[in-house]
Amino acid sequence: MKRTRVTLADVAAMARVDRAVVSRVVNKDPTLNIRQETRERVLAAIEELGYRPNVAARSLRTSRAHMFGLFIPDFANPVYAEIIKGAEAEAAARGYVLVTGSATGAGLGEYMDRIGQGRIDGLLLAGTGEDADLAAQLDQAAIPWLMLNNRSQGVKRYVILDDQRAAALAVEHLVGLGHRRIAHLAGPSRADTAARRSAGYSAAMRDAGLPEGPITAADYTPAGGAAAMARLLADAPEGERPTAVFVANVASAIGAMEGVRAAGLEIPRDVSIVAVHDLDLASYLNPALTTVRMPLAELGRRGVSLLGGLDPDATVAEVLAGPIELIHRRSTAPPPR
Amino acid sequence: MKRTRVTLADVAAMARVDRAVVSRVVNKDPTLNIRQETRERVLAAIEELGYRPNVAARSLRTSRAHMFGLFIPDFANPVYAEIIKGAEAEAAARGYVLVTGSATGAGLGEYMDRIGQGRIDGLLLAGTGEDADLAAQLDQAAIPWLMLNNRSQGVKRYVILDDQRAAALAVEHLVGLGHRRIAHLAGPSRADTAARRSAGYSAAMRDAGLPEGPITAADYTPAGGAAAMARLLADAPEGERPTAVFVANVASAIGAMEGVRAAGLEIPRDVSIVAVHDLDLASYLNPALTTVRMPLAELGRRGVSLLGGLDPDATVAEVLAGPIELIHRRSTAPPPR
DNA sequence: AGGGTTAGGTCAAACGTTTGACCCGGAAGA
DNA sequence: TCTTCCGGGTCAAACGTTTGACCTAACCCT
Repeated sequence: MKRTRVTLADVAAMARVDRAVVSRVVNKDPTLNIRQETRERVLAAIEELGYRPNVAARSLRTSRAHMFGLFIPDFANPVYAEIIKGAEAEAAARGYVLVTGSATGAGLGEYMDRIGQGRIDGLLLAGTGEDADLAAQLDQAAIPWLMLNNRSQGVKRYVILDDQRAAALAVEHLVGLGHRRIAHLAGPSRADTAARRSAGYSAAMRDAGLPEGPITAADYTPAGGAAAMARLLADAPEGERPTAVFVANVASAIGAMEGVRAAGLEIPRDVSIVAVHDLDLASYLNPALTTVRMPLAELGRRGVSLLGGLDPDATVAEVLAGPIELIHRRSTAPPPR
Repeated sequence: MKRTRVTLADVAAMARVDRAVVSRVVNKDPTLNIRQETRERVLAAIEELGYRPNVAARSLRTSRAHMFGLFIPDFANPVYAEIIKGAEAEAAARGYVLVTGSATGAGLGEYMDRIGQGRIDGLLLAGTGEDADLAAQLDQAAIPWLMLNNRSQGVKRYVILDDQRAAALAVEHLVGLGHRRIAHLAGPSRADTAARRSAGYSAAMRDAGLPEGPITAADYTPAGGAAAMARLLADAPEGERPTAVFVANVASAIGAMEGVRAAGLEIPRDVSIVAVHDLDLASYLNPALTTVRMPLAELGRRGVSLLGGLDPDATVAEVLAGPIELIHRRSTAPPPR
């Protein structure tokens, strides 16, 4: 029943070597010359005492915390769950711990205060960080950071997905089914993803030779989606109601589906719906939702991996290449005649 | 453009005092006697230099990391999102950082290795940790821990919700609507919550003078729920099909609803469904799902708060009192005649 | 005048690692 | 025989805070 922390010194004493040797053994220092027998004595002592390096001391000395931060707007949004998973896996593979914080209740500023100095080696900002002078603050603390799936004006340190192509894929799917009046339920106007998806929508409509249908914005929540869909349907002149809607985000889409039903219409008979981001959940909705799957986990992974070898001053502007795929389910069908 | 880290010594030099003074000012040491004017000089220097305490050095000295860990099975399960929110808020209020890790891809053991020693001051285990000797391992590292909504055999260090009452509430709701054949779609057999909810179901059925309907187990995922519901309906003899199902978890319930539809039945006309745990999402399902709301965020909050002042050897066995409430939506209705 | 108290600080030893510099004995090369 | 080199380690100075102990001048009390 050991209660007192075991330190390098304890291990060194037991193995009858210097602390330095133990340290180098633990860290697998390649410059270390050591007899096999000695190494085994050290390893045995470590095992016997149950030694684990003290992270604080190590960080203090090396000024690396072996920890990355990830800041997201809200844990309840399952889209971020995917990103977290990818980021966590990559961090683990590199021997790092990932600490995920959310904006719920406190801003990034307050969060950074709690994080303090020297606790994390890099910060990933997912879908958040409109704050422009935040960048300055992070730069001053000399901590590398990277925006995920989001760009701030003037800030060149991000990796994003090809939202335009995703939007195009969705629109082309609808066009292929025969739809001509395709509306767009966009994301919140400050969100960069919303802008990119809207741009993709516009381009695809133009390519198809179709006029842009009505466009409404909503935040990325079911409630927002429901309200926006209600507006969209109410505003459409009789006989010109869109036969399909491209929704910028799956969370909105869940609400949007309810909006359609509330208007007394049926999916996909009267209105087809397709949304960006695939979730497990999508196949269990009623009807199952057609989506565009984006490599979200890959985004998290790539973010961590870039952060790993990032110069605090480096510029990163990457569009992550990765499979973007339309998952056809029941919520899209040919338009009514 | 400062690049070099600002330390106590820099602040002390600028304010022309000893580092000790700065330290005590930063930490608001009440035993410190200091002239108002000096204090202001120190604060000004801190502000001017943008000083932030180095967490590693501080932890090393005080052996407190000001960080709590929370370990969950999976970020994708929105039930945990609620718990995380509560825990994070409480941690923030106490000036702590919360680091949340998931079991996806790596077990708790590997996670603890990455965490190392001295990085966290306490660990919350939510819905995970069947591992009995894990407790021993944590105890040896002298780090306080607590199970959330989960009990391991023989382990007396947990806070749980009143799942029995939640189950009873659900069953009573169904009975009140006139149902007599009420089935139970339980959780996975190793999960403690599953056992508690099943017990609640049994007790409530007994109290109502009803025979227990068929019972099937499923894990807490939509896919599992769908499969289990299919079994449940297929196994029921003609004419004795249950008219209502109490589902142990909302994630399973989402799949279960699909299972009902797949069998060619309609909710709630043919089968009523009620599940434990409320989510935003529930009101947007089709039909909207009747649920029992549990104080999940409160559970997270309470967990952190207990962890805060916990003796590593203390025993904790608490059933969190908090509002448990039936949210009646469209998925439950009187049985067919 | 001498002792005690207080306000307002200063001093320095930890905390547990890491890491460049150094050391020593023996073998090999000149 | 002398130098060099190498294997196999040892030494000790940081890293940035915290905190108990200590110091000094000024003031008060008797």
